[in-house]
Amino acid sequence: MTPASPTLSATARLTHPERPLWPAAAGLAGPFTKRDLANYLEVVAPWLLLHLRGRPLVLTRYPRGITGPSFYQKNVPPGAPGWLASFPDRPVGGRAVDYPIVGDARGLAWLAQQAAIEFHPWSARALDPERPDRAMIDLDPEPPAGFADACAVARAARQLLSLGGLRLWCKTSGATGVHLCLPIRPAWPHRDVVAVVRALGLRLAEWLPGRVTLERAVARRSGRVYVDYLQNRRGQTVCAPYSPRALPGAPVSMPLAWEDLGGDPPVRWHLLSVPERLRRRGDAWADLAEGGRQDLRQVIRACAAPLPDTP
DNA sequence: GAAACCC
DNA sequence: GGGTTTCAACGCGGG
DNA sequence: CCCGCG
Ligand SMILES: [Mn+2]
Ligand SMILES: [Mn+2]
Repeated sequence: MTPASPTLSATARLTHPERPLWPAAAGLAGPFTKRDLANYLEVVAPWLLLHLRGRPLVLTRYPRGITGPSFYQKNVPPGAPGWLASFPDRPVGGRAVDYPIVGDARGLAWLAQQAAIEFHPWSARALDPERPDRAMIDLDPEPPAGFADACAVARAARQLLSLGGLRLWCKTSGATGVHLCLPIRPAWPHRDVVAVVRALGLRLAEWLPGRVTLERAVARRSGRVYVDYLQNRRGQTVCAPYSPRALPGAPVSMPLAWEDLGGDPPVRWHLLSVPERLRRRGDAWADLAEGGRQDLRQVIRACAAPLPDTP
């Protein structure tokens, strides 16, 4: 047998392409196979890679599909291709980790082969790892609060931050929550971002009494929307824009224009529908880079401003 | 999914 | 050779 | 101090 052609990069091979990663689920899109995942990643690559490139990456992998065993992966696994970039992190007093960094379509193909389903990039770049260039505001509704409540809190956050002249971008988490992105000048350490997002959460709780909580303990959240400000700590992450989720129906964390947030349930955005939407309407976060590099301190100003009428 | 580990 | 294990883990809020 | 949490 002749050896594989070196022009067909061995790393692009996809084994078990028909393996169902998302089994059929009643009333939802799918089933979706490993090949579906690879195809999806190939199509959304130009937009997804914008948020992976240069950032340490944490993966969640499901080699036998979302109903099978799973694991997080921080380190570049042994046997990974030599061209894969990485970020060696040796935090003082912590265990050393060598995070993968995916920056091109060939990296995405490798992720599909690895059955890596969820992509969790750092909010800081590897070249400036101590200073995040975005604050992520993770809104987790605690039942009976749901997606609509998270959207309402998201819009309130947008209005509040506008008092400081700040622009905010939104996406579905893919589950029932919402993720907000505040691009900032990378000038403050992670702990400052935590403190500022906490202050924002406290102000939201003031503005929307009984609808917002900062309580860590689930039992004490009592049907409110949890502002998970601690997700901004060093090494903590939320899933990337356009990352698939390991949930029935293969939902995707979907960036949306503010006018569209809440117009559809989160499962509306999945492995098949997102590429079509991107082709027709483009990327709702296309202007994030140009609106970026905002001043984190303006959040404090916004929170000190008089509260508008309750939205 | 793939390697390291163990008998 | 083949079955099994590993693949993150800590800082912190709050009682 | 211990537990829960992500
Ligand atoms: Mn969330
Ligand atoms: Mn969360």
